[in-house]
Amino acid sequence: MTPQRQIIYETLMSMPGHPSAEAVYAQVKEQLPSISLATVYKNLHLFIESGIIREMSQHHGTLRLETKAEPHDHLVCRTCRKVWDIEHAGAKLEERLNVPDGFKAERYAVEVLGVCQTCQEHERL
Amino acid sequence: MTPQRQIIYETLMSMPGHPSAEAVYAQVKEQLPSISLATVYKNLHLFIESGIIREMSQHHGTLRLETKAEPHDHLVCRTCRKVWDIEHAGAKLEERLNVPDGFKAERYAVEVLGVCQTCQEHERL
DNA sequence: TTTCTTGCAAAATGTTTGCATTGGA
DNA sequence: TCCAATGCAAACATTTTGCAAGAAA
Repeated sequence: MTPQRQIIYETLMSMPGHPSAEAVYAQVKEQLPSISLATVYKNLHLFIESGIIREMSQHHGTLRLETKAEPHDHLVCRTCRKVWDIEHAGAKLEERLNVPDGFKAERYAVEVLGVCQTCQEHERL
Repeated sequence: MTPQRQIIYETLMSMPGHPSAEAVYAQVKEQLPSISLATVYKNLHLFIESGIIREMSQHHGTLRLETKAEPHDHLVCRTCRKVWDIEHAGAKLEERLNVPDGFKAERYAVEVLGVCQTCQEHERL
């Protein structure tokens, strides 16, 4: 546990919402002006691998398109990043949601994050 | 409607799952070897703007981190791309889901895609 | 010493832009 | 003719990598 790692961790955890790597870097730089962006990235990946934080978007890095028109839910494998469409849990779902006034909701989808069968088998090896 | 656009559209719609721009390009190139990647991107953006397809991930392009440990749902504005955490719709949600055998589900979150109040106000202008 | 981490710079990836050219309405 | 769309190449943004130097065990 280096001082850099410590500060990156504390800074990250103090940030509300869903910060980007660049945002963490900027914030850390205030305390540690000599920090490098590569170090921030390396540590963020460590934190993700260790499970103390997660990635909000499983597909940053590439544009992924959704061509299916009907509402449906998603199964996302956190290992291989593949996505499967599953039948929508249903319209009653929407009633349960705590959507605040002012937000114009248009689509709902449940994201189920986990590990697919293939990746589970590989993990065992 | 150019031949390129037509073929990009047809190819895209024939692709199962959640294709990337690169995948669409590769597929289109089989029919239209002279197609350029830029043309594919430009057309995909047109399709997205017109509403006939959607982006699966609102945050490709940047790593976004999730530091909150408790399960919660997300409000995502398709205009400004901001994300708000809302209280989780609840554990009963999980029972309703059509998760197939073999997939090891770990986390569930409802993504509510729409337009936030601020962006709605700007749209009106 | 040995190992792990840092910081820099270069490379890699994915996407966008500018612009000259082209092909239809 | 005219305008929008194409294809190329360069620019851009984000992330990753290789590596030499430094710090900790």
